[in-house]
Amino acid sequence: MICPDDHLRPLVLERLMLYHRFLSERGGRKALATVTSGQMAEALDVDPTQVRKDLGSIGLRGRGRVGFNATEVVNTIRQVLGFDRTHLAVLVGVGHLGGALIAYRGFARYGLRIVAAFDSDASKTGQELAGCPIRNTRGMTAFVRRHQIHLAILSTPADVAQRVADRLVAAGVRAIWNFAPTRLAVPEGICVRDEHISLGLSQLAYRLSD
Amino acid sequence: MICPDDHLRPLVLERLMLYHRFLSERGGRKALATVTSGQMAEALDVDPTQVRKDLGSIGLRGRGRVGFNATEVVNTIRQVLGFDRTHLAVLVGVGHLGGALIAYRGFARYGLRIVAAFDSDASKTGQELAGCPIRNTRGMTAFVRRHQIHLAILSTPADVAQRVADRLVAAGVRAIWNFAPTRLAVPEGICVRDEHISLGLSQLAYRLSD
DNA sequence: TAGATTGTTAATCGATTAACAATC
DNA sequence: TAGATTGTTAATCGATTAACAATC
Repeated sequence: MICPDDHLRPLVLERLMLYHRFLSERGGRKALATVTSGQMAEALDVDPTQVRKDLGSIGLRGRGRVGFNATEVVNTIRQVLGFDRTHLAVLVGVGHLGGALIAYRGFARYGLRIVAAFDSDASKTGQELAGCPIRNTRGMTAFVRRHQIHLAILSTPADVAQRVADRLVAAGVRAIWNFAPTRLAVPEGICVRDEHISLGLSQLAYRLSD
Repeated sequence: MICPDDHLRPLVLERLMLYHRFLSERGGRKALATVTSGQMAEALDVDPTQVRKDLGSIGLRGRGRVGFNATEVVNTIRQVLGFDRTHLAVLVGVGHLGGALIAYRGFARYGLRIVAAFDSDASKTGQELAGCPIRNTRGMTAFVRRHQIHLAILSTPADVAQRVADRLVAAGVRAIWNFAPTRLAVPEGICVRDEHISLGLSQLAYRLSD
């Protein structure tokens, strides 16, 4: 068993992802065999103690005066976060943002595979986008059930997001990646991650208005 | 002067934005003249005390047994966050995501106006996207300087993001909305907001892998 | 008035950082 | 060995929540 702790906190998970990215995508730099918490900390603007704690929480041990085995760190994080598995997903709402998410090739390395997209606009359905078929929303529930999809990406307008989420959950979806600018009410046990892009503007506009 | 506190923390700013959205976009619901901290708290899954503290921190006072004046709350948040001003911005990197950001009409209500987009791909430059001209990156620095642009949206590939950011800062940009999956090094005083969409996957994949 | 709601102070909780002996 | 780096415990910091008198 890889994961000694029962439950890793969201902030820890995000930092693990940053460590993973830093170690696996070191463009230009030499791919070193070992890496110290200090090196990771400086590159990612995190406290070195934090790095050691995070790695320790998933069972990784470093060596004094040497540091951590870089490939071991990458592989363990991959396993703990579940990137070594394939996560089948559907996407609902093929607007500009939905299309961008479908076309983005970077998700594949995390095991995410969008197998179908759904939209209520008949002029879009029947086509393909980056190899992903766009279907009519009518068939969504049946598709999700038949293929046992557990993850849905929601990029619909805000006013229909809740209704779509309800149908997805009823069809067996257990996690929703929500790009619609609204809060979703879901049953206990369903995982929702909000990606409310506009929130970023609060900081930027505030800082620019000084 | 509207803002009594010198400095509002990022988490407070995000919640203020949620309150603002809730009160200004209440689709279906009656637009009530007053709203209580309890109503906002329940709708947004925040503690009622938190709501009162946040509103109090920007000078808003409620009335016992009544609550807060809804339009006063909306207007004050708009002013404090700077949504009543126009923020001119450039966008760099017109890929799928960049295009989606240009086309998204929801930013206008926060005062954001993308006046030009830049890309190094000659097949894209010269065109328009949703009324926004796409120009060659060569002219970026001059454009930013000439129009005194203070905000830049970065949606380039990760490997060129730092170079682009350096040029933008040199040209006078003071805030960067970074959608490139990489950390940017910027001088003191420059505000960077990272919108690393992939980070959301850490939570979703982890939860699906139980 | 009675009682729902506020504003504020105190307590709790969790996350971050500092200190330092143990390790290689 | 000497000293850089680790793992862990303690201290600090900030954010959230609870308690409650004041208000309308």
